Amino acid sequence: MTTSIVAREVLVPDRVKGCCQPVAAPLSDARVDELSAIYRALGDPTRVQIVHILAAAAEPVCVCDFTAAFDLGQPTISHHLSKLRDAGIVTSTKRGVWAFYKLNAAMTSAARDAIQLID
Amino acid sequence: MTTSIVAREVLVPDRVKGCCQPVAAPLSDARVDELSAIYRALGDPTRVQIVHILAAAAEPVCVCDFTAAFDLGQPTISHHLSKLRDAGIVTSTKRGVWAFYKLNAAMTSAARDAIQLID
DNA sequence: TCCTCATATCGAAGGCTGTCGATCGATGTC
DNA sequence: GACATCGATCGACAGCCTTCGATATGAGGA
Repeated sequence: MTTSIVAREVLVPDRVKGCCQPVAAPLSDARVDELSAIYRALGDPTRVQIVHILAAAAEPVCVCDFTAAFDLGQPTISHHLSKLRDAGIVTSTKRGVWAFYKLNAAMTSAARDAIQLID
Repeated sequence: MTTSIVAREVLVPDRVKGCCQPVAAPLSDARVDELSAIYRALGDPTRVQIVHILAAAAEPVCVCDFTAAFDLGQPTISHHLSKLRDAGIVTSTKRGVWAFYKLNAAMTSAARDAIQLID
């Protein structure tokens, strides 16, 4: 998962071979992992659609609405929701037998920016 | 790849079971596929780092700089670059023996927005 | 012409992902 | 207390993804 960049002196080889340029300092492993994890969580059509529905909803959405909206089995919907929850993009609460999901109000700013393309 | 949403009358079941809410109309399959493809292209730490380097570079970057910067084999770097190229995020040109990559000036606005989190 | 070097492509191995059917735990209803 | 329902979890399977070593391609130099 981490990126394992080699040491700085190799990174900027001072045009040793006539073609190479200095290159920007890499992002920190933590930042790169944070960003790629957010992108990966959104890299599935069903999850993009789920985020779209949640972004448009005034209130938390019941899981049963998702299972009705998609042509997928209930365990698959549950799987996608838990991926989004693991990525910190949504949160869930239980009311009686039902589980309701909404966008995480405490989302990282990176996640908030990332989902803003989804109208 | 496409999302296969069921018909609208199932999508808005009018609180049949006492828990369900109307839900936003789904995004079009084309839009969902476009967005999830962009996210998927960025859902890997190495590719995030590559985009970061390209975003910071004043000029196109030689492939040899990437193979020097990452602790990965040359075919693997080539693979990541071609994924970014397939997603329309980067373009490549050859000068002599070397290949140079830069951010695609004609990127879709969705792609441009998506990579803007990568400082 | 032959060799070297940079890059792309191929084929394979291993791990991760999306999907399903079956099951389980919890909650509400009769 | 028995039963039904919702949602999470488990186990399995197929497909994709990342990575590698080996090889092909193609340009420059001796």
